[in-house]
Amino acid sequence: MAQQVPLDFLGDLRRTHSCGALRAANEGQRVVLMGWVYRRRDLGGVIFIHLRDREGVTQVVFRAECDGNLHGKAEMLRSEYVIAVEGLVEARTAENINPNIPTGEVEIVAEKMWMLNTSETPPFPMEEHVDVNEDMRLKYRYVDLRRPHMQRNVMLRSKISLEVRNELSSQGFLEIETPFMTKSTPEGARDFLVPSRIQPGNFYALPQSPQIFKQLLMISGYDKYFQIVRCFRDEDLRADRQYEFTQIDLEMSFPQEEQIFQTIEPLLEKVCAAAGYTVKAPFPRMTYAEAMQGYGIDKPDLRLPRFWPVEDLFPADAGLTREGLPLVAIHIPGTGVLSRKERDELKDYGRERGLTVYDDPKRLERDFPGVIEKVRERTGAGENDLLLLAGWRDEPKGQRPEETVYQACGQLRLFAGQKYNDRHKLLDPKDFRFLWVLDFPMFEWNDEDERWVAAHHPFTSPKDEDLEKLTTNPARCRARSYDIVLNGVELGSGSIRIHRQDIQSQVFSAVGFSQEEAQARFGYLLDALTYGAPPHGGIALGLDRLVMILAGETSIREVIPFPKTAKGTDLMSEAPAPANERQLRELGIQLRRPQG
RNA sequence: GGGGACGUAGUUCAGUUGGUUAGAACGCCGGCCUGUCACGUCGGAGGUCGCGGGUUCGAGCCCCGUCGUCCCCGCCA
Repeated sequence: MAQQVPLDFLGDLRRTHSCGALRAANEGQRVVLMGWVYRRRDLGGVIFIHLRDREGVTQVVFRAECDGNLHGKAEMLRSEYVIAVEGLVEARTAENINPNIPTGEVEIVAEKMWMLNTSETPPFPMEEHVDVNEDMRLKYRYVDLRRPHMQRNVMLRSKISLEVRNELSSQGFLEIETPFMTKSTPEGARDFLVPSRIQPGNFYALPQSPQIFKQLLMISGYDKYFQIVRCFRDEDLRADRQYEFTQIDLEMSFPQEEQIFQTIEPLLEKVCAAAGYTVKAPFPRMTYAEAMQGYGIDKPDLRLPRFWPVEDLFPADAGLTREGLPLVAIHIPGTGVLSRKERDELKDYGRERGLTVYDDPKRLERDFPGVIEKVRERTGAGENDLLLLAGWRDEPKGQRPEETVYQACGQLRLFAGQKYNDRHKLLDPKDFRFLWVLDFPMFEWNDEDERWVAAHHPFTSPKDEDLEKLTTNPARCRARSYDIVLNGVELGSGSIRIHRQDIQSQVFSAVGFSQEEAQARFGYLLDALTYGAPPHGGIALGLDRLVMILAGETSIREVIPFPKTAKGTDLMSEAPAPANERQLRELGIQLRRPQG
């Protein structure tokens, strides 16, 4: 228990400044500060405390010689006590200036102090330099959020949201809300369901995104909509995935892709500027096919160089890869000479993914004289760089077999890049490399269900010239979709939508919905498309991921005030929790007991 | 659903081949200290070694199970 300390009332006392505001220019002013006791240094006759609020830290000094009663009261102060202090701003002498804090030129000589509240000893240190296990931080999140590190992240998030609203509003976008209690959509992620009390047995679903509603808003004539909106997906959690996450969602009428890019690029310029970084539009662009052929992934990290197909440089019968499949040269700069063990690790990693990895260019040079020189020329790999060749070992796999090879090579490239990042600083987190990826395929093959599923979502328009491939060759049908990628992270995803009912029906049927099914699931959208739906399209950016990267974090939990654990638990409130019998009865729900 | 890492004082960690009374730092409590700013100094308290079972003369350490946190795969239209 905290010691018994007589508390004071706040009354009509007001702050004059924040704890981060005072400078030498304020010398001599009478001020009132309020905040938390960050650190206390009791030197006997004089007590220093650092008083903290979200704006910063200011030193307050209590001198016994000036006021014995006040000094005695200050002796009771402990970490995280909440106090108000009135006193005079005094300039510190040159040797006493603290260069580590912005208010370090001054201190407050306390004349009055109000003890507003005590605090238990915090469950973990408030200091920034101390790492604490995440479960402790989440259990006492209200304390963790008080630490300067989290306060910076939360404030940065607010700043970025404000910047988004300002920029989009100034571009003529309207902020419009859409419902959270809506209808379950098939495909996509698992929905969170909300039972209806008035209609037992019926359920609302929380939106995985406001997709259909924003399309309906376009049909309703609200050109240029945006929303900073919570989305819900019941899938397993990760460092960059939570059940609830926030999208910067927008949609416009009559756009070409170009207009979406021209909306987002200045937005991201402004957002980065708000975080203190300069990025320059236009961002580079590449097609999905180029991304796969150069990086083996649809979200290339441009901080590492691309890989290159090089099978054409070798004799046709070289046998380094399966016939008809690519041989890939992977180049990681500046790694220097790797040990036997390190190279074996790379080979093993590739082998587990179906690749045969050739890690020794000299040996290949012996078997195929002159070829490595050409490979180095194509890749730009120097003598001090890592150069790996990778071919496919097994039977060709998948509907787009060359893609399977590129994907494995892409994983190997990232594995190697990240592995040597620490040593060689290949991946600077403050080197922001935005990228547009265009022309995704319309469909991906789902092995489990043995059918095509929409790669983006089933409202994405096929490219005009690929329209007939919807039925004839779905594997090669391209979509008018685009992703914005930042340093290997998918930041956002969008598309030009289908605005014609006939095409929408074709797409539903391509992903295996019967007419009746499509009507039951999306009848209202199909109907709406018949009432004058304009061409429209948009995009949604993951706000959590954006803030995460700009804050230099590697988990979105660091930029979400109250996140859940990997098992979906809130360690503070202990949600989820059982519903009581009365709640269940009202909802008409009977629990199915686990077997046994 | 699968793989991996971790769990010891309030916190962060160490703990040898299985062997005496489980340690350190920070924090906390008390004393001293009038210029500190991660104050200093002297002293003190603080442990269900996540939980349950097993092996053993003996378990923080070995085995089985279980719970929790983190990372990855699957999953994420």
